[in-house]
Amino acid sequence: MTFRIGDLARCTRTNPPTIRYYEEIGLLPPADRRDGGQRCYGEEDRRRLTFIRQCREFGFPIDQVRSLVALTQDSDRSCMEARAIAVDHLGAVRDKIAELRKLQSNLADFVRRCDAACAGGPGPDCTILHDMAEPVAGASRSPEREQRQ
Amino acid sequence: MTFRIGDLARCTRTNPPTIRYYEEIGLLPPADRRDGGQRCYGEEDRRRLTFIRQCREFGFPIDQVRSLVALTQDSDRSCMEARAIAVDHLGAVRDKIAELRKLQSNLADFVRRCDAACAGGPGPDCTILHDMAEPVAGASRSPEREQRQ
DNA sequence: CTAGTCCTTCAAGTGACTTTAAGTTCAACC
DNA sequence: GGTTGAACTTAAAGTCACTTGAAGGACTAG
Repeated sequence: MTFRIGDLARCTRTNPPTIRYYEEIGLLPPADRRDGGQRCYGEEDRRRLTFIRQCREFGFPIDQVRSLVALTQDSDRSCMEARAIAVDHLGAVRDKIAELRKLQSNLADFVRRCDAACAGGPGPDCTILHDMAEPVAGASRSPEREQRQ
Repeated sequence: MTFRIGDLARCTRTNPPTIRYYEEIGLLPPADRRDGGQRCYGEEDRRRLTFIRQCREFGFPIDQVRSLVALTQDSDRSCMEARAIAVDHLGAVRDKIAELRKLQSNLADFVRRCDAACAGGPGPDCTILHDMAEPVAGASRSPEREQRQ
């Protein structure tokens, strides 16, 4: 009928401390307690936490999850507002992917240059790490002045 | 000749507190001080911090940056070991990209379903948020415990 | 000398939890 | 009834890589 925090954790793929944390920050309502003081949960709690975990797997930050949870309480307004939050987040995800792709190619380039410089064995001629200590264009310490040692 | 923390911050695109933080955790050596106690830096510091920032922009965590900085001190071993660290990190970046792509398509799907359900205006029939509170396959609360990551 | 900017240290805050410590409750077995 | 041992309780601290804030000292231009 009702179940304990460990059961709820298992069926929502959460950990008990996370559930207590969600309660602490008000993402979950204060749980009912048994005689001994242990938390007990029901179907409604399971549904709510499942929803929250889905949102988190979507990468929504806690504050946006809070908004989304609030929207589930108000079915008239929910769909379009949830859509807006999702579209917003989708943009952020796309940006992050673009950023990581650039990073990926920079790293691959680094590895290629290592291969070219050292050709399969350690070589004291490798200057790649050295190059990385050179200043990047656009950073200077006094306005309109650029100096190189 | 020598410059102050704000100058160093500008020419490495860092903030002064970040530089002090790096010093505190030992990523930068203790800075020289002027008579009044203010930190002052030279070319070697600029080079080292530039290198560190490049590593950070590559997404290396501080601990790996520490290793990479150490490698720059030992040019015989540096290239292949740095390569190994980079290859390792490259794998992590690729994994992250794959994960985000899946997320992207899930979010796009959510938005599409919103559009299909509500057709341009708010509708009380929207059940998408509701669906997200349904349990996912593979999660149960009974003692059929399975491997957790 | 004064105003304003930069610097100093130390402490706390951020996000989203995880980990640890020390103690309590529960369910099962004998 | 007694004894395990797992699961629970709270509170506090740790994680990562910084950022922000408070309170005060140093430096520079006019």
